[in-house]
Formats: sequence, C-alpha cells, structure tokens
Amino acid sequence: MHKYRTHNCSELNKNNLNELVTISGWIDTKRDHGNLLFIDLRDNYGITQCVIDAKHKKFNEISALNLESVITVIGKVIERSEDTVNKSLSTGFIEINIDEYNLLSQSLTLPLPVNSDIDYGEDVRLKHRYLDLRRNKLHKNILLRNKIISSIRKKMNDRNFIEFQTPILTSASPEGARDYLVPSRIHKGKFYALPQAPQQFKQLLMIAGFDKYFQIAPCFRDEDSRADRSPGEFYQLDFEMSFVTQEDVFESIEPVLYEIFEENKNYSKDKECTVSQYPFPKIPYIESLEKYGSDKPDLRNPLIINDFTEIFKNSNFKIFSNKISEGAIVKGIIVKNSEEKPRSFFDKLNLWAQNEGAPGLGYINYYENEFKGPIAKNLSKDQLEQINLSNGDSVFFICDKIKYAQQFSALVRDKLCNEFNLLESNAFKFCWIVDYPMYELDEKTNTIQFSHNPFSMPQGELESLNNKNPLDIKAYQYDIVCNGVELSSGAIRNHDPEIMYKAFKIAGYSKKFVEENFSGMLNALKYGAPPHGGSAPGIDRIVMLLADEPNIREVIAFPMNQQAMDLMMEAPAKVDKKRLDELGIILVDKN
RNA sequence: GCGGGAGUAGUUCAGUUGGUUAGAACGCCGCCCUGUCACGGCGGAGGUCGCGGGUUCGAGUCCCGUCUCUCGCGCCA
Repeated sequence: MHKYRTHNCSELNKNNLNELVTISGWIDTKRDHGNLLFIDLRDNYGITQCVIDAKHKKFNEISALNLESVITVIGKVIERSEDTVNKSLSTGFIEINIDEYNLLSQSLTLPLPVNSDIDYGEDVRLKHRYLDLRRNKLHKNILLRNKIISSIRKKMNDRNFIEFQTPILTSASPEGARDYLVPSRIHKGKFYALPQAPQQFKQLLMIAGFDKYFQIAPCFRDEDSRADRSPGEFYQLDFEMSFVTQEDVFESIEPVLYEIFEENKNYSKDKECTVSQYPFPKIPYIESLEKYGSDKPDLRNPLIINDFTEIFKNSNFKIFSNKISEGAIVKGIIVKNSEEKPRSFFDKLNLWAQNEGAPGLGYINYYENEFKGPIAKNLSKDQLEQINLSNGDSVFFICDKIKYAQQFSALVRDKLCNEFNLLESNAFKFCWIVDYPMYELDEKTNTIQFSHNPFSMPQGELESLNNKNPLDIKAYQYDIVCNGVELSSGAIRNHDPEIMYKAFKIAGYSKKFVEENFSGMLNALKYGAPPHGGSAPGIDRIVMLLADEPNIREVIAFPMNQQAMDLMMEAPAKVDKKRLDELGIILVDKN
C-alpha cells in the first residue's frame, strides 16, 4: 500500500466499503466524546470523517493532536448508519475506522482558525498566508483562478493564438505609471525596469510575423493600491492580432470572455445568473459620460442620466438658469414608482447630496397627474411636459459645470439604484467603451496631451491629424467593462512612423524625442509592420467578478498589503552594504 | 502627500454620561462524556485597552501627538 495515500479525502464512498485504505491530510476538526473521537481529515479535495474509540491503544495519543497537524490514517471504510449520514459531504455516507495512524507534521496553536471562514484581520491573514490559503473560501478562490486561467489558455490556443514569454527585466517606459526599477550590477548607475505590460514586445511579435499573440502576462506598476488594484503586480490576458480592424478584435475576444463567464457564473451566486450575449453593446466614450457619468458604466443599474439643460435654460428657476448662463448643464435621472417614499426620503437624499459636496438634490414628482416638489412651480407646463414623466415618476436634478455634473450624476445614479433596489444582481453585463478621444486639454497648462495611449491609431489616420481639431480626433482605443469594472483597455496600434511623428508633434513632442525614447519600436516599424491591435483583460479582476469578491487580495495567492509589503516574506527588506557596493548604490538618509 | 473608519485576551468583538476586580464567543489547558459533524457539559489560564503625553480625585472612555491596518482621493500612457 502507498505510504501516504491510496485515496484522497473526497473520493471514498459506499463503493469502497470494507476496503483497507490510507488517507493523509490536515486535522480540520476534532469532536471528542471522551471514549469516542471523530476527526475530519481534510486535503485539497475534500473531507473524510475518521473515527476511533477508547479501546484503541493510541486513542489518547491521537486525541491530543492539535488541529492542522498532518497525519496519515490507515483504516477500513465503514458505512454510516442512516441517522448519522452527513449529506453535505461527498464522503458523508462512509467513515474510516482508524486502525493505525502516523503523525507527519505537528501544528502549533493556530494564529487564526482554518476550519471557519469568519473574517480576520488582514495582517494576520497575510502573515500566515499558508494558513489563510487552507481556509475554504480562499482555497476555492485560488482553484477558481486556476480553472479560469487554464480555460483561457485552451480557448486562446484553440483560436490559433500563440503563447509567448516576454522579458521581465526590460527598460523603463517614459509614459504611464511609475516603474519598478532594478539596478544593474554590470552597468553601475543604470537600471532595468519591470514591464508595466508587455506592450512593446507584443507589437514587436506582430512585426515579427507571428500573427496572433497571447500571454498570461505579469504586469508591474508602482502605484498606490485600491480594493481592486493590488500593489506591485497583476496579471492580464494580453493578446494582439495582425491585419485586424477594431471589430475583428472585439469578435475574437467576446466569445472567450462570454464562455469564461458562462462556465463560472454560478460559482458565487445562488440564483441562476446571466451573461451578456455577444456582440456586447458598444458605447462611445462621450455617450457613456453623458448617460452614465462614467467611462465604466455598470449596466446592471437600469437608470439613465438625461440632459435637461434646454428645459431649464429659459425657465424661471433662477438657480439653474443663472448657472447655465455661466456654462453649467442640467442632468436629471428619472426613477419610476417613487410614490411610496415619504417626504423624509427626499429630504434625506438632499442631505446626502450636501454631504457629498453638492448644493442639494432638486427633484420633481409626477403623482396623480400633478407635478409636485420644490422645483416644479418654477417651470411652465410646457417645460414640465418636456421632461417626459409618467405617473408615479420622480426626476432628480444635478446642475454644475459639465465635468462635475457628470461625476456627481454618476454618484446619484448609484445612490438611487441602491435606494430603489434596482440593481440586477444576478447578471454579468458587458459593454465596450469605444471612440476615446486621442487628445485632451490639460486644464493646468492649457496644452494638448494624449488622453490615453500615445501608440493608438487615430481614427482617420494622417488625414485627421493634418486637418482636424486635435480635440475632435477619436482614437481606435477601447475599454471593455463588466458590471462597472474596467477589465481592460486596448487599441488598434499606430504602425506608421509618419503618423506617429505627427501624433506626437501635436502633443508637443519633437521627432527627436520620439526617436530617443521609442527607438526600438520606431525602428521596427520601418521594416514592414502589419496593421495590428489587441487588448488585455485583467485576470485578477475577472476572477474577482466571478468569485464576487470586493477585494482583489481574495483572489491572489500571495498578495502584498496596501503598503506594498509582503508580511510573510518580509519584503521589501534591507540589503547588506556589500550588495549595495556591488551595485554602486549609496543610501541617503533623508532625515 | 491628503481625507474617512478602525486598533481592547492567541483571534473576532462588546464595553453606557469618565466611576468597584475590563466582559463574551472561538481557540488554548484540565476534568466528564461512545454517534458527532460549528458535538455537548463543568472548571481554569490568558489583558502595558497600539504607543507617548495631557486633563481629572479617577481615563479603555475626554484632549493632543504618534504608529499600524483598512477604504477612498491624488496616482493608475
């Protein structure tokens, strides 16, 4: 018989009755009845109940073992009596009658319980991540992550994408987030950078003629963390394709995402869940800001933001009309069936808006064919009817300069969705945000800047760069959004050096600057480059969505904390002076 | 860098307008218990109330400073 196991902890059942088996695992739970002891033995696959009674010569020894000690149990599979079956376990019809056991590894008293999923302080969890990872929820999340990644790999391979590895030690990118730097020993005073994404490499692979690239790519960015943004590193399904239009990119990745979500949609949901059918809706960037106040709209929220500036422009409601004459706009959100809400509900919303920094939240109710509420009397019948309310509707107004009106409208949209319980929670709703502007105006310097990726192809190519107002030029630049989470951005790339020089010139960069900073890429484009484009959905965020976890650390095996420290490995750490000398680095004490 | 929340037993938390010896649950230790599966029962140990200062007859509680964790803003081509 095998030294450690003939079966794992989930596979024994009635078919194995009376077999002598060996299983190994962790002591998940002990139930000590004095003269009878139950041990739930746990491994990656499941739990098997083992039982021993006081007549056994090792009864006292085994009773004394700490939880999470690792043991091997040898014993006979016996049937449980009908009244002692545990239907919540796959092995619940049987148990192992312990003949012999071996202690493989003892456990000290635990700093956190493994056999329960109750919430624990993150520093304790991160310091003892190996224990945290044994716990059911996190263990399952990591298995889900594996399932998703292996499924992605298969789907991409099946679609003739070729998997690559690209350098981890590379050069710093002058645009974008802060880089992690690695000092060079051989070239003192020079630094490698960890890639923020394999952006240039995947484009170079297209230029090298590989046609379709993908990678489960680690990306490193030295940014401050958020609940959905782990400091240090994260993973993308990075892909790129040659000889494609934007539509081709969409059509290639939509079925992959759809299938991944279909396969795993019920992992965290009790109810049957729906996934957007492809093709996913495409929302132009400007329209998204107008209708949702955001470029990552949560389409599970049915509320739409309307523009009512024209109605208020010439109204007697001076607060709004005066602001409009100073350049403000009026946004409004119509909510149905608000009649049951008491007056205090509207007052509370107003107070909420003030706490959020707005002057208030004006509203009109249309109940019993009458317009009510503090603003209604300031509008003419004609103006009120243009709002287009049905009986039982309320409309809430936001009036501010366009940028702030959009931002606050998005907040109000979320708030109303919560208050009226409108969110379609058992759904994964995708959309593309398309037609991002190529350039934007920097408010501080009043200069034209790239609004997104400088290597995206402008729509209309050289002709629009030459002839259009830069602020009117759109790029072949797109994001994919699911349930209000930005999964990725992508683009059709600029593969023409002439267009690139011109695009950078508009943003104030000389030909010399482009040549000095992007020489590798630029040279490659001069030897025959195919038109190409791609995108890079975030793997961690996909797993987060499917696991229904609000925090990205719940889907990463070994995440850093918010201060970008690994509490278990104690990184970052000081290094010996000798190592610094080798690298030519002298530390400066800033105090 | 900035703002919100939190920090009390190994752990998760409670702790009233400042007032006796700071509590509960889980875990740990001891005793009892042969059908539990969150086993149960009895008993016990375990605390610099994050740290430093201040107000007060008296501070877990109020004030100031500081540190840590967390959420957000800035940042994220």
